[in-house]
Amino acid sequence: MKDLTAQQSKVLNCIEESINKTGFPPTRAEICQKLGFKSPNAAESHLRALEKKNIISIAGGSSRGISIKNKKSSSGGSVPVIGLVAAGSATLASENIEREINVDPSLFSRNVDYFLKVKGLSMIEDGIYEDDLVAIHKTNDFKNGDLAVVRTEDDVTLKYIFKENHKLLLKPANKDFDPTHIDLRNESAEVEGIGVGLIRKN
Amino acid sequence: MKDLTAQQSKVLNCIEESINKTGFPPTRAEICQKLGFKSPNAAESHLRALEKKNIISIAGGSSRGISIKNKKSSSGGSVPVIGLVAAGSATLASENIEREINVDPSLFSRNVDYFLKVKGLSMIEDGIYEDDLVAIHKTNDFKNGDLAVVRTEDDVTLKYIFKENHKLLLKPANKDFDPTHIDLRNESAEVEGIGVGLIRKN
DNA sequence: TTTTATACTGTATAAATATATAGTATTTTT
DNA sequence: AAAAATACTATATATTTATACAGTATAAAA
Repeated sequence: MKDLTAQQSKVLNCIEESINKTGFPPTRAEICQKLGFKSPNAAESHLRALEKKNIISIAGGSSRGISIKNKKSSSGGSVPVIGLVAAGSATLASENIEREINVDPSLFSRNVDYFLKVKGLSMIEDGIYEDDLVAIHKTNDFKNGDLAVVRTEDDVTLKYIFKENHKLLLKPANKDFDPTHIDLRNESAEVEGIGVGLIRKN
Repeated sequence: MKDLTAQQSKVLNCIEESINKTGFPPTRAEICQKLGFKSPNAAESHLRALEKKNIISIAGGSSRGISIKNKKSSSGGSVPVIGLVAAGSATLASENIEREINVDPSLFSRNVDYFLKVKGLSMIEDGIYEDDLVAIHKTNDFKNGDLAVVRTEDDVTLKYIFKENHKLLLKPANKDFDPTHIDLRNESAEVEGIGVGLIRKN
């Protein structure tokens, strides 16, 4: 994220203050008044700059249409949400982070390092649906039957994992999907973490 | 606090939804559009009624100047977990509170007033399992098909709700369970809130 | 029974507001 | 050295929006 200039920070603060104090965002004129500008365009251009830097979004054609993006509200640990996009990706690299959410650490049995946004229906029979956020505890240690985030040579998936000698079985919870068999002598596979919980938004 | 009428609840929900979704309150026209009113004064008078009941405050002379009062705002809201024990119980009465957990208010689309710990398997086909925590937004307003917490004369249940005239249908998501039909002319039933999300611990 | 509250439609308008355009000047980046 | 971003003033205006006024109708409270 690019840095904000001193003036842009002031404008952002002004927006936050307005929302906290009144419950709704300020108008251009109100920003000008608070910061001592004499032209509405002073506020306007700062807002556009903040929008360009992806700090706020501006709803066109509506009054007070300012909203602050990815506003994280203190307290509990902030945990990133990672979208399981397509093959080859999905790490904590910042470009994969969709947002950050605050969770009570005591919510889940183990420490949650990130949330994985589920794509596809491979786990649907066990109540894990598309767009659910699965809480992942980063570890390469697992027990047979654990729900695991596994990185193979060409993919990253969320499946039940079973290991026997040099054979790895990745089992979905959907009879329309076939299990994946991996022979560790020929192919590489790495457990990135195990699922310790789930959050769903309706 | 005085009770809200059905329409007033709808308007209040509409405001909450707008703030959660867009980041700012709705205009009169937007309320009308969402609730199907044809006159801006329909929204206006409901807003004035809500203001009179001290639920919201309206900033005179400013657009979108609606704010919801007593909102336990921002920072890690502590939300109680309620066990759906047996018949007749389940309210926010302290003896029912199992624990409190901190949740990011932005996590769910609507404000979460409490979590309901699920007992039984009646919603299992839609991925709601025993001991899951269903995030409940307190309201008596609902749409057909919403997941609702319904208090009947002798029970409190979590089911899909459908209303047609004086008939209420409470539909589970498990073919081993029968839907409940309630004739509101003979029996009483009250919607306590609707499910807006879910948390599961493995 | 009269008043008050609820629940709207319909019309109108002053005021609030976003937003474009035209400038000027400084700083930063390329 | 040129271009782009920053940081404004100043003016104008179409559109958004709150809000008042005039009705109709029903249900609840005094």
